[in-house]
Formats: sequence, C-alpha cells, structure tokens
Amino acid sequence: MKILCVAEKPSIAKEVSKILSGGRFQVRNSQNKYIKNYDFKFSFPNQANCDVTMTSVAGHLINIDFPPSFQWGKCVPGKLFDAAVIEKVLKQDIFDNISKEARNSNKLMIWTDCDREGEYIGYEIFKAANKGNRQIEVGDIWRSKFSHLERNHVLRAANNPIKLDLKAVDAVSCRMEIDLRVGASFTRLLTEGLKSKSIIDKGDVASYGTCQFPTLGFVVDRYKRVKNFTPEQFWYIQVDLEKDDVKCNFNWTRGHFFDRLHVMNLYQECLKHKEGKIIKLEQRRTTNWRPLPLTTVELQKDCSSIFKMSAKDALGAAEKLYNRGFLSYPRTETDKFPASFDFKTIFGRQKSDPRWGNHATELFDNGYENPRAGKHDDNAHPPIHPVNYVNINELAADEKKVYEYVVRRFLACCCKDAVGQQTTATLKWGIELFTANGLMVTERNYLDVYPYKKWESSKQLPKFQQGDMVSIKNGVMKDGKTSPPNHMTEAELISLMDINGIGTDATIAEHIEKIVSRSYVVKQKKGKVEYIIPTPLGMGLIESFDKMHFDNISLSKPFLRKKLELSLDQISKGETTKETVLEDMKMLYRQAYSISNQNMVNLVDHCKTVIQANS
DNA sequence: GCAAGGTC
Repeated sequence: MKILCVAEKPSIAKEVSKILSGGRFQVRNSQNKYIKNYDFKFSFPNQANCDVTMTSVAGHLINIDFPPSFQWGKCVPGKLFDAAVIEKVLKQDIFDNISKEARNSNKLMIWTDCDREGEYIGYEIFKAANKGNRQIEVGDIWRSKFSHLERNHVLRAANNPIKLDLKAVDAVSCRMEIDLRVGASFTRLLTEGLKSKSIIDKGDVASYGTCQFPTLGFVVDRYKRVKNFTPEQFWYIQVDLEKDDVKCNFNWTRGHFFDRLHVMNLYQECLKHKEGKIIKLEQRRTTNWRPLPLTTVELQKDCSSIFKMSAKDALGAAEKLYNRGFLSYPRTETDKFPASFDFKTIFGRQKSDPRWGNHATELFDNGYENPRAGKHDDNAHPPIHPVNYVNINELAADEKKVYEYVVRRFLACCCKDAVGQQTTATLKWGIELFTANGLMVTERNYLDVYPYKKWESSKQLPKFQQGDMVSIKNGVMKDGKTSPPNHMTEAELISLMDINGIGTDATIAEHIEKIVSRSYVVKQKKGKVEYIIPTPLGMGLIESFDKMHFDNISLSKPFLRKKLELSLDQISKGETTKETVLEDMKMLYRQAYSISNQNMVNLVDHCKTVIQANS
C-alpha cells in the first residue's frame, strides 16, 4: 500500500514527516526548489506498514480566469458576469510533482490547513493527483484534521482521517468566482471611463475589488469626518487644590455642558461656599492586564504604531524570520495557546539574550503564568511565538524590531498582570461633585519585559482625610472646544478591516498597499505619526459611487463583502448552495454594474471636479 | 493591464 500525503506548505510537510516517520525518512528533490518529497514507512488504521510519500504545495495550485474571447478589449465588461470561467495552473512544476507522485500511489491524504481555503487547496491537490492516477477518486480521499504540530495531535490526525469537505470547497469556489467577475468587470469599466477623459494616464489602471473599495471607503469616510467637523464650544468647572505644597486638579463629575448660562448658574451657586469637603476617599487595587497571545493583525497594528513600519513590511519581516526557523508561522488568527504548548523549552532558548534573557531565566526557573486565552482560533496555527533563538545583531533592521517584539510579547504573555493602587478623592463644593485620581504602580510584572506598553504612576494626591474641609481659592469656570477626530492611521485601518471582515490576516496589508499603488490614497507624515489620506481620485470615486442610487447596496462600504462571507458560511453548513449564492450575488452586482455604467459620465465629471478643486 | 486567496 502506497499513500501520498500532501500539505499546504513545505514547512508542514517536513514537520509531519518527522513526526510520522519517527525521524527515519529519505528526502528527494522536486522540480521546484522549495518542494521536497519525503519517503518513509507508517502504519495507518487497517493499513499497516504503508509506504508513504509526503510532499506539499505552496498555497493555491490553480487560479481561475476568463477564456481568450473575454479578455480585456475583446468584449464589453458587462459580459463578464456570465462569461465562462476557465482554470489555469499557477505552478506547473508543483502540479506535475503531485501528478507524478500519485501515479504509483493507492491513496491520497490531504494535509492542508484546517480552514476553508485549505479545504479548497485540498481539492486542487486532488485534481493534480487525479491527472496522474485516474484510480484516485474524490470520495476516496483521506483528509487529516490537525490544528497544530504537537506530536500526539499529529499522530491522532493521521490515525483518524476524515473526508474532504466538498461544501467548504464550494464556498471557496463561489468566493473566487464573485471576486473575479466583479473585480474584472468594474476594473475595466472604471479604467476605460477615466482613461477616455485623461483622468488617469494611458498605462494606469483604476481597479475595483470587493476588498480594496471598502478599504478605500474607510479612509475617505474618516477624511470627510475630519474635514466636515465643526468645533463646538463648551463650559465646565474645575477646582485646583493645594495641600502641604502638593497641587492637584479636581475634575467636575458632570464633565461639560454646551450651555454657558447653565454652567454659569451652577458656578455661581458654588461660589457661595468658601470651603469644600472631601466626602469620599477610595483606595482600590487595579490591574493592568498582560497582552493576549499574538495574532497577525495585532503584530501588524503594533509594528505600525510602535515602529512606524508598514503592515506589509512587518509581515514581510516576520515571514523571513519564519523561513529561517526563528519564529512560528506568522499568519494566524489564533490568540490562545494549545493546552499542550511547551513554554519552558522556549524560555530556555531565550535565556542567554543580553536584553531579555534575565526575564526568560526568571520564567524558566521560577515558573510562569498560563497566558490569557483569547476568543479566536483559526484551527490551523498557534499564536505567533519565538521558536529558535537568534542574536538580533545578526538581523536586518526590520527583522530586529519584529523579533524582539515577538519575543518580548511572548514572555509578557507568561508574566503576571501589573498591579497598582488607585486613589480617588471626591470633593463636594456647594452641591457640585469633583474627583481627583492618583495611581501608584506597585508591581510592574509584565511591564518590565514589555516596554511597548506604558502604565506609570501618576502624580500622587496630597494626604487627604475623609471629612477634610478645604478652602477653595482656585475654583474656576473654563471653556474649551470639541476637537475633530484624527486622520486614519494604518493601525486603525487594519482594525476596521479586521472587524468588518475585509481581507484576511494574510491579505489585509496587501489591500492597503493596493490602494496606495493605485493612487487612491497616500501616506502622509504629520509630526511623528503617519496618516493615510485619500487622493482627489480616491475621494472622487467613492463619492461618485455613493451618489448613485443602488437598491439597498453600496459599492464603497463593507456590507456586500460581509453578506458574501455570511453566504459562504451558509454554503459550508449546507444551508444553501453555491449556485443559489452565485446567482444572488451576481444579480446584485449586475444591477450595480448597470447603474454604474449608465452613470459613468457623471462619475468621470465628478472625479474631474474633485481633482481640479484640489490642484 | 483586471480580484482575492494561498505561499516561497
């Protein structure tokens, strides 16, 4: 019995081979320099002593496209909603390796990631295998269900194969088709329309995508909120006290009011009293929680705000560190460690570092806290954590920062929360209440290894006693203005995309880069912070789409993408079919396309107006 | 020349 096992990426093929073979395997090269074939023996249930070849793909093997007669310029873009779709092999050498290895195999076992795309990649692998060996049938494939590379977990997966989930395969196939039809049709429409009036240059493309436009929409929306903001004046009362040479501010518990006369009346009442009374003095223990285990989105947000690194560069650096074995897999949504995770080994490897080695040693020798568990699990990868030690002086600039950050984050996860004492004094002046806070950090704990988070003792309050009468010399009525929101930072944009389901951990950075490269937005530095600002072209496009009267949908907002995601889940659960969803979504987008097509003159005019107004 | 999703 000969079994062909195929994983989603080379690193998984290698690790699984090590575990199943007990370290006794032979390696053969393939035509692709990253892809290896591992040969070994393994006993599957009811199939003792099988010859196994384990290999991998590198992501998707096959892409979809339109036939030649529907290529750019060969038809009107509206035809693309109903055009045929053909498959194209993306990586012929990897495809051929699977076909060839399948030829003398009796069975195919899929070891792709345990998520929707992984299921579909499994189906692509089946097609490659079937091409080499027609005996291999889709109903007869083994599918291994594993979510991390712990030895017993992998062995259990090998011994309990399930079937390929064809509903999940349908869901992904549906997503691919919608993204292609919508993206290609609208992109051609926009590009030709804007080019005809020289709004974009000859070689340029004005792309539309189901992810890139909602992303652009978020940026434009924020920009307009900043621009349209009108400050409002407000009034409030504040008391400054001094006792034993210590000054402190008491803030009004009512905050502020937009009615000057109202505040004036309350203030007049206060002024009738020369003294106030400390009516309450509270001392409370507060904790500042250690961070959660690290996901891709968190890594990108933090690298953007702490190091001013773009999301793409942060992920790029993490990938390089992963490929050299220093970090775990960097694309993960999981924010809890598996129960069996071996923390101690990893502390041990970090003990010698001059910067954080003492913290690792402390955790290694004196015990550690189990990290907090978040609510997300992608069932494919653990949180990002250091694997092997490297001296950061040997790394490139970005990699240095990312490695140190990941190690410190990991160690911080295993430390105790920080603890402080918060003192709150409540002052009553007339009938108005004011409070002052003082914080004393008593146990820094995780903060010592994690300098990215600031939680510091504030100025201490004077030594009040409950019931103290204090003379009020400086109780004043003040005014202020509401301030506009800030422009969008990359970290905020990543959060918005994540919350709204735009893109995935692996693609969020690419969508942001895409709208930069299309000149829909620019990154602009103001002081120390970098903001993402829409260009007139980006503004014009979003505003034009928002002006069109679609039926209950919007091309610039995340709702349609969200609807698609929900429908895909329903396909996976068997509550609806791929065909129904395809027809549904195609109808919605076809209508939107037809309205956009009719309004192209207005769209082009509006873009031109916005561009001229800003030049 | 178009999308978004994998990964090297």
